[in-house]
Amino acid sequence: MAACGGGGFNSNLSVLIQSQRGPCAASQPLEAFFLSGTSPTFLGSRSVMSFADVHQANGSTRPFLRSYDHEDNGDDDLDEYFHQPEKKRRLTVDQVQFLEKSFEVENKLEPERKTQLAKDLGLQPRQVAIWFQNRRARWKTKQLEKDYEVLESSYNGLKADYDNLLKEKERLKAEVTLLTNELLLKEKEKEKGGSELSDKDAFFQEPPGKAMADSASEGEVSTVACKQEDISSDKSDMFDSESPHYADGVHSSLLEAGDSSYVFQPDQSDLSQDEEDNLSKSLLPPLVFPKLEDDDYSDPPASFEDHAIWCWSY
DNA sequence: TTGTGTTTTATTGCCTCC
DNA sequence: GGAGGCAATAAAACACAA
Repeated sequence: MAACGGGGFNSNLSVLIQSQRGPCAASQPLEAFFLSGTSPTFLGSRSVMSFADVHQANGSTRPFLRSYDHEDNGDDDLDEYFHQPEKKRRLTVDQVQFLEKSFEVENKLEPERKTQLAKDLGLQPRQVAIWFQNRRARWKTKQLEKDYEVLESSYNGLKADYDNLLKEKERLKAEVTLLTNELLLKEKEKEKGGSELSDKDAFFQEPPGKAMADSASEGEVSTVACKQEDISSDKSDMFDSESPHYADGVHSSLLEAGDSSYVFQPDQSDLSQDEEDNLSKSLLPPLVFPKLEDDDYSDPPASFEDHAIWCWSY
């Protein structure tokens, strides 16, 4: 098909022939030139020919005459219009509007509709088909841009959520460290104090397993919970329903989903083995922390898709 | 006016479907 | 195998700043 393609004047002449005799009907510019003298419709592109058709069909009304001022102001310009060398011409505003409306109805073109549109607009059916083809391509590009924007904003939202969770994690880590230190301090005081034990300290004096067993057997889990609250209430707002953390949809949804333990999971990688033992004996059993590895807090993936999957894995 | 970027029209080659 | 669709591309037409 290279013979009927290519650029420049010859190519346009070939197009001219094609419009009358089908694809690649003429390979010689001379033939086109010869044919151009046989019919007024060969003066100019297919659009020009169409304009001529419309002009003939509609008399002086010329509904689809292109609206450019310099082409619409007298016989001289009209003469020039018909006698200018072969050029690619744009469809008129009216023609484009008509095609746009048709495209809105259905962006695919059945043969009958193509023929009818071509007839209505005074264009070649092939021109109508090409216009729809190009229009579909433009629509697809626009659609891709829209899809990209939607995905981008969605990703940005998720990224913001992730950043908030990361901050929350750091805050909670610091809190756990603080509480652990407090606990160790009390243990040391208790060792020093010996017999001078307060009731509260007595709780920590007992073997953790026994304290828990006693509490559980007497239905006093709330005691443990209270202890936990005593410790945390003055240092943390993690159970405060009016806390800004709960205003965040992500946090509240996590808790509502019964996944609150995730939020309170201490990062045990920062603790010594002794500290871990202390925590597991005295605090962890009543709170039933799930065992999560530190790798569970790995950095988010770079791409939006991986990021979404990464978030869901929690 | 001119250079340059964008849009529109049209071609080409490949692919799929019937 | 022919028709039609699509992606890539060419080239004319157009818009616009300098």
